[in-house]
Amino acid sequence: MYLSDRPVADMQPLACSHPCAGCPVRDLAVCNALNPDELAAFRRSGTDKLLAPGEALCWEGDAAGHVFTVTSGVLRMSKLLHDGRRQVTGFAFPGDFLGVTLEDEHPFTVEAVAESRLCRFPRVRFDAFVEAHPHMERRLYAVAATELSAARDQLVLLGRKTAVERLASFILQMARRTRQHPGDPLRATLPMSRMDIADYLGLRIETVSRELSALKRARLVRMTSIHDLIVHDPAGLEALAAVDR
Amino acid sequence: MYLSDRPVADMQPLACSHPCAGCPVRDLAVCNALNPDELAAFRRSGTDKLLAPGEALCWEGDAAGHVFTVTSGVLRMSKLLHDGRRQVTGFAFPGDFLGVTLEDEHPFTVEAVAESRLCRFPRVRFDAFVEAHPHMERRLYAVAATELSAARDQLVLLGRKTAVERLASFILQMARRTRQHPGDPLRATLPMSRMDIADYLGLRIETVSRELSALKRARLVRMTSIHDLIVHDPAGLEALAAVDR
DNA sequence: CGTACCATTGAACCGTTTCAACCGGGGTGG
DNA sequence: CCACCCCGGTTGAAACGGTTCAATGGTACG
Repeated sequence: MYLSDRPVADMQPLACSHPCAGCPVRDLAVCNALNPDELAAFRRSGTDKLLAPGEALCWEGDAAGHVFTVTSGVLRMSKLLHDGRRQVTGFAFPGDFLGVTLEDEHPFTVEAVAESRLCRFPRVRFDAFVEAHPHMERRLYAVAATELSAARDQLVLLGRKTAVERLASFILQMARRTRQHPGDPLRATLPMSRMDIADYLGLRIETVSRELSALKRARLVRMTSIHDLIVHDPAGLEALAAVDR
Repeated sequence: MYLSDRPVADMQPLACSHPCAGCPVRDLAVCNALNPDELAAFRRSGTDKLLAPGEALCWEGDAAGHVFTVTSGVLRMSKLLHDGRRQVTGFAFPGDFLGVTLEDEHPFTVEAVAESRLCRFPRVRFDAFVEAHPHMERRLYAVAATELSAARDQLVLLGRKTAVERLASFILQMARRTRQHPGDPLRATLPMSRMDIADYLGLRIETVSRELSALKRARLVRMTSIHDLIVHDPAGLEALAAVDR
């Protein structure tokens, strides 16, 4: 689910006193399906939630009493096998919605990668709200369909791509979510640890490190810091990423 | 998406002349969100589609002009990498809906594993119908959420499970979709080829064959034919499948 | 300035793949 | 009618990509 994939918002101006007036992701979030009055009513049922780095929002299997909208930061979603093997199923960025499930349990653990802020809604209130606003339902379906498409791409990555291909794909994916400055070379921010990347790509941390070094050695990318890099050769990286068809 | 996971239908009796009266999957399909009159109106916009084994319904990247409901048979969904590596993203069984996407291109190739029958609807008619029937929208969301949950389980399988674990998980998954006879031992039908299984599990055909032989040798399963097996030790297989948490 | 933690690098190992041979059932044609 | 072939599946042996184990490096923080 990339920023560029999201439908452009049909935003209407909000009065300054409106509780969502200052929301940094108002034009991205599920909420943008609502008009100002609906939004105000909805917002009243939500509360702010701040998470420190590493802090958990919820655990896989917990009662899913709330849904969330990310307003700032980065989070990771993950599932565990009984013996501790972990699969990171995705990362959530500002504007992303957490709560697409029919189950009454959280389908995965959600933890903050960096300090994060969320808008939290009781699920019962949220469901009632969706019930009352059909265009909200449509928006929710759109979120689910977009996530599904991303999940299927990840299936191809995990099932059929080699280590370099996985890493190249990941860097390009992160670049798409990183704010670019016109005229500047392509940049990617990887706010998560190597461990998180490894568990997302179905690799070990050592392999991520090694293949990243290989990309550096091949002058395809250059690290500017541990969490930031420049893509010197986007076309070359794209070729390595082994995109489909 | 398992049979047992699907919400139980709120079925209303249909007149014998109703076009959906004989539909074998009426209680499973997205259509079950509709009342008889709505259903009749909807059905009029759909046509039957019969596929021979191996025949393609659509190709990844094709214009997505239609949506489908499977009424009989089995199909496989798959995505290709440029060099021919294939990932099977799922199998579709009677009652399953094909068409959860926002893109105007088919997100994957769909081919018949065995002779299959589908109910085919022009996407524009379908969308208009959904627009006019909010409970249909909800049903569609439910389908997407269920598929998403299955896809995330498959991410764990592909990212973190070993070959035996993948095969054990797959057999149990197929057993859940196979009609069981009370009192009889657990059975699983694998209607697809070893190649399809391999491409679904992110393995090679030889590995599938070898690990299946290992399960036979360990007396966990017994093949009754190339496409059918008995699970002698469901608990043992479950343990091998390395389910989460 | 020391320590702790994450990341990187190196070397040996191992699970899955690759390559190759073989098996067996179903269909075809001599 | 049966020999042959074709094709999907199985089995074996060697190769390889990624993991595992171990040591080193680097940086943030007390």
